[in-house]
Amino acid sequence: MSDWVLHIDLDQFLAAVEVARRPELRGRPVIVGGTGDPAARAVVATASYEARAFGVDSGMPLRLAMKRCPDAVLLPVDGPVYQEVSDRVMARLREFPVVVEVLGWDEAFLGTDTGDPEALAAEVRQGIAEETGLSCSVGIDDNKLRAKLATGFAKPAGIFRLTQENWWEVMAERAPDALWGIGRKTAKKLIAAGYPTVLELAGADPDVLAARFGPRMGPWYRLLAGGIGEAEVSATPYVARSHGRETTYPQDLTDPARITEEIDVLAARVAQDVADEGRPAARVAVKVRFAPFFTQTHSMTLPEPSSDPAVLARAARELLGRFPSGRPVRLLGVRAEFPRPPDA
DNA sequence: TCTGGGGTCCTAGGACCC
DNA sequence: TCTGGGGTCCTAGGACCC
Repeated sequence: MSDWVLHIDLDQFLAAVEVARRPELRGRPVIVGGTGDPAARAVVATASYEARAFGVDSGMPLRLAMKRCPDAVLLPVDGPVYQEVSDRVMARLREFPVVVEVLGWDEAFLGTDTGDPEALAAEVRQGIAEETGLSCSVGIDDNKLRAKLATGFAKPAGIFRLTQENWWEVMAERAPDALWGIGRKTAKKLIAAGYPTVLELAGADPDVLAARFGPRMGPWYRLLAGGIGEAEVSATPYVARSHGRETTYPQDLTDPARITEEIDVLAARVAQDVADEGRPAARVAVKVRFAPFFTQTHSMTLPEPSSDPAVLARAARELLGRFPSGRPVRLLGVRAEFPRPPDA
């Protein structure tokens, strides 16, 4: 177990990568999302700070974002480029005396035994800047929850320590969705249940929470509110539990033959992902989002795990047949799940 | 707010078995 | 079969995260 956990988060990552390769964009509002078509059914992946000043933020529909900030430069998501930059960042992090746990393109936890975490954080910021020209923020604590939350207070381009010492001072009066793992829906329910703040949630009766929010989630919310979280930073390579592909169509699909065709396309892509994974799939799931925005899924366990594209395609088609027909389809998805590993 | 795509984990109900 | 108690698997849906 490390003495300290550092959480590293690259500032406005996608937008920053785009600005780095097109310096003339510096200082301008930049929005990265979708295919770059402002009219498409897509959302903002990352907005630069200049665009955020107009009220644009991640997850916002592109059309609304462009309405709020008509002068923004809109760029398509270029995954392979971000992955390559991310790989360089993570490789640079591994040169420090730390354990690196990658969380996504633009985030990582570092476990370290340093005596001066702020000094290490500053070195990390400098190392990433030298390697990639990118800015990051760093959160510090002895567990992952508080380190992750600390980064939010460090942004942009800063360092913040959120520990047992200042937890209540910083967090006590905030709404429950200030916590990592509680979103808007749950926060609303918690507030309605009489826990409007982190402080009050921390003092809740775990049995009452379990009865209302489930045997695991309920008590866990209380722990979150107390700032209690996992402290182990692990470099163990990630093993996928599933692979899926889904597409939202520019126009709703109504022709049944076309829908079947698209399911075949998705199933073939998933089959390729399964083949690349080198492990057979145990379950197949199909997702259909009907217009205007109503989602259903059907899934089945295969008679035996399989990597055979024909088996996966047949399962996907069979599952498709379980959905009601005749309604316009906005999205189709196919997912393959790998067998659960036996309990350790 | 006309709302992506890639994932993870939890919950609850029913089937099935002893 | 006016019928219990557990355990496990399957399935659908929901919430959350990046």
